[in-house]
Amino acid sequence: MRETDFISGFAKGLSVIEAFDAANPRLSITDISRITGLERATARRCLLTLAQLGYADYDGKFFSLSPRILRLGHSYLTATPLPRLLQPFLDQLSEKTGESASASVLDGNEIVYIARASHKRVMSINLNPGSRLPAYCSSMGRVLLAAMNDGDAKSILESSNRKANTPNTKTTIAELMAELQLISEQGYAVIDQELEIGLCSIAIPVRNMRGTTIAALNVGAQAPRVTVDEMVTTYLPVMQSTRDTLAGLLV
Amino acid sequence: MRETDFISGFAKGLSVIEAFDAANPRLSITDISRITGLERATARRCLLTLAQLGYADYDGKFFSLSPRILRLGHSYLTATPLPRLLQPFLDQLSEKTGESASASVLDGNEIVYIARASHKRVMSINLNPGSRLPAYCSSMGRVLLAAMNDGDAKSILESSNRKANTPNTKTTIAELMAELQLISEQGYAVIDQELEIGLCSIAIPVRNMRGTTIAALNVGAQAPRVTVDEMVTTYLPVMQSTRDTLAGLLV
DNA sequence: GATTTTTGTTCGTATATCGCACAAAGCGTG
DNA sequence: CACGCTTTGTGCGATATACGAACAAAAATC
Repeated sequence: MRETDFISGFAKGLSVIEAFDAANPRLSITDISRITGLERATARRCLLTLAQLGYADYDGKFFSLSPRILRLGHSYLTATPLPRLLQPFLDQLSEKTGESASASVLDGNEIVYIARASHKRVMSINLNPGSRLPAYCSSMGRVLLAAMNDGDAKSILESSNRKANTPNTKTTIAELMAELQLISEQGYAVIDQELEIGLCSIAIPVRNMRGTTIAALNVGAQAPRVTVDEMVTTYLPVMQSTRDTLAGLLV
Repeated sequence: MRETDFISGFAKGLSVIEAFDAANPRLSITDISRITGLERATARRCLLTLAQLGYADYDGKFFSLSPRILRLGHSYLTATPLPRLLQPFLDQLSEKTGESASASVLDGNEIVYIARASHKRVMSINLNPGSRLPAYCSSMGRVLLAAMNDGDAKSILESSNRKANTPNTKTTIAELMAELQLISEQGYAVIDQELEIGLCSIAIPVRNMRGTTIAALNVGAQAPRVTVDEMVTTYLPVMQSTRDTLAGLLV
């Protein structure tokens, strides 16, 4: 690819969109400039462009994203066959287990939820397609990492901010690599309150016909109500049968 | 705003992202050029930029969006206080009514779901934050249109592709404007299988402290199981009480 | 209320992007 | 395998954009 095949104005604009988050819902031109590292003049031009296109609102002082931004993410969810294919299976799975069922893929060192059937809220945070969690401490993240070669998995773990969310959280590379090895052998991952106290989950890989892992699916449950052993004995078989039904549909 | 305050490269890039949808999950350079109306060379540069940034995958022939795209839409959901504020109330509402509860805002002639507590699937399509429905034939859309002045509402209706999804669907401007008037007077909107056979829903406006309607919230139910009258007598009071609890939290 | 600091806007210029035209590479078809 | 036909890649002049600094306008501080 040549130098001129990259539109830096586009890249800068995208970084401006990503500058908005929970901590910074309303941003001034200077704020954006600080966060993105763009010149104030450039940041302003990006923001005015977003506002003009209806992707952002501007009250003369602060910019905020408008719901039209959701079109962009939604393009992915509707354009990608996998989320739409998985959804009905997750609905079934959630029904059979009485718990929330989700599917996700990897993006960098995070997992991204691409489909979900939520049964009842068990987590403090609300999860939706598009939501992200660190891969190192989530059941689906571990399944997806375990499917990679050791070198790649290790470098993702190293690039992660491996903080101990709970006393249970595994944080060292050694612990995590051993865990990935185990997951790879047994074919599933179990998280026992490593992300949040009270939250357990179990995940398995979803493979296409060539055997490549293309996603993970999981079931989450409340810790005091369900033990890790119960998850393996009761949920795992249902999940595996769901996956087997799926398997034929995947390219 | 001056001419030079608009970055056309950015705008073009965004239109490229939106070119992907369910019918076109994988697109070549020429496809994109056709859909967006951009020059092939420009379309190519946009796509290569997306690929280079990790927002798209490229197999040498076709481009497809990558899950990283979801970051963009998610920026809105996490950065905007309203969705996060509404979510727990929708959870409660869904629990109390035993049905799915949602909140949405208007974007052009569509409503955009910004939060949702789904109970069990009643619709053929799966709804999530970011999902869109035409405003003219959805309960929340009608509530949001009824909150606008007549001229604006009318022009949105006129710009809509008002197709009859079912025999019940109101499609003429006259019918719809009369319906908006009624909704405005009674303070709620009821849809009886106008979007999909078997689907009923009821919606009310959510207003901020200045009295401006900033969103709509609704409860959906299955038609044979629940009648329109039952929705008004049983769900409406619960919804109104949810909204009243909310009201104090809205700026 | 003056001064300092911060923020927003404008402007000329260096530079990167655009769109066109052309070249190259696939892709079926006969 | 040569032939159109379609799609993709590239070079170049014209044009639009980004940069940095300077200027203007608010806030903030004293």
